Amino acid sequence: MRSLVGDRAPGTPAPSERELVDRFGVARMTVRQALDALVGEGVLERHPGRGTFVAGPRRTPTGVRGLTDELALRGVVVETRTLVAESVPAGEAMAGAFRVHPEEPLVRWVRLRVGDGRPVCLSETYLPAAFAGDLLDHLPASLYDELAARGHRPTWAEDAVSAGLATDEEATLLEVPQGSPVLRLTRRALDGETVVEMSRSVLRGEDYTLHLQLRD
Amino acid sequence: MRSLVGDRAPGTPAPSERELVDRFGVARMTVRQALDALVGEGVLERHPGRGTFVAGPRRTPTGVRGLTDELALRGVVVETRTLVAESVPAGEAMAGAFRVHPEEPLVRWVRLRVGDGRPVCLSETYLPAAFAGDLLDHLPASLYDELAARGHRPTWAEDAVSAGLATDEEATLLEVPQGSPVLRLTRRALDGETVVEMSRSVLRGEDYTLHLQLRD
DNA sequence: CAGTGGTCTAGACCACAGT
DNA sequence: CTGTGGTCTAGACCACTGG
Repeated sequence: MRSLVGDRAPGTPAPSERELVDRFGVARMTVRQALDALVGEGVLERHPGRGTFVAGPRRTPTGVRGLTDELALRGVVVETRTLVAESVPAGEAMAGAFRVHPEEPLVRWVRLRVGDGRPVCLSETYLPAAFAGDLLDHLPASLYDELAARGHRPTWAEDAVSAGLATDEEATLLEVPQGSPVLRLTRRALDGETVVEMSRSVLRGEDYTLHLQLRD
Repeated sequence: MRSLVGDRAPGTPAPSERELVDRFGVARMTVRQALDALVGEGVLERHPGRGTFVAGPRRTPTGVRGLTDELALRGVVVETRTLVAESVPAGEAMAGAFRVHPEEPLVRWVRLRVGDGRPVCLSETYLPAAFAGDLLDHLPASLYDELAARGHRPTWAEDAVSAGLATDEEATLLEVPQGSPVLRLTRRALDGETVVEMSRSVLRGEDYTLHLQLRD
């Protein structure tokens, strides 16, 4: 069915509902349901009294992506330097966030992301050992891809963004002068009701820009 | 129809489809379409083989809101001090953004937002004079409410966020020490295909946190 | 005007939950 | 097993669009 609109130019009319009824020998309600799905996906647009047409490219709001994917989208090749990768007890704060016991182990992963040869982001990520324990054995290039592969792709994230000044350590790692402005980003990422990631990131403030698309 | 689920607790079962058929004397397809709409709105959840239930509160991604609304959501009372409100020629850059002639007039509105008595944000907003020209006569408390009232509620926005250091002028207006970290936010807001707002904002970086909810 | 999508009827069979 | 939602048929009338 999807083949009927495969890569056609936006505005191209789709076959009418009654024509599809004849062509496939099904009821019109069935055709409508199939078309409804495509309309829901933004593939088609209905125009009452005129017809159904191939929709233009849809604007999609910023989704839940890791920095690696985010930068890759902009054509930046990202290299990751792992500074720390260990298993640590959750502790009070993280235990609350992950809703586990404070003694429960978490994976802690401190990374420096380098884009096009320059340090861009310093991040500290916590993951539940329950499904990320063996991550320490072979660290993935993209955390979000790896989570997805394990059936825990984050579908929801809450970010808090503020500006600050680089500490001495941050300045050294990010290779910026002390006191340079940085973006501080803390994230809580969920898959359904389970928290799959908590992270704190520090980004070069003047060079890196966070791009957001918002709908409605 | 919506009355059937009016403010019931999440998890409460809705009447079965066949029961609604009897009660309203309509076909089941009709009932399903009505229920489909409510499911689409996130009011109901279907559970095949079990029934249809009142859905829990839905997580909604960050939408297109002005700073006034944004802060109001967090209980901060915002006062706006207008520094400049004038009509100016678009100029090259803005003409491109708004897709108008460089000589076309735009409304330029420079505001200082004060939340709970402290300056929070300095913003420079450009609007098409076509539907915002008379805005200069009586400036609204909430720009987005006013745009909505004029049938130009922004449904799409693209933000770029970065960190920087306050210039002398910014520091003075925001009442922070010179060289303080600030969040710089530039926004392009659209209603459909028409650009309704371009703005540049500077926010106190250490005190103000941008909160984002991302889906999928 | 003829053709379109929007909506509706009154049935039907299926896969799946819970008992 | 019964009841649920998921899907389907083969018609029907409406409001709207374009020529």
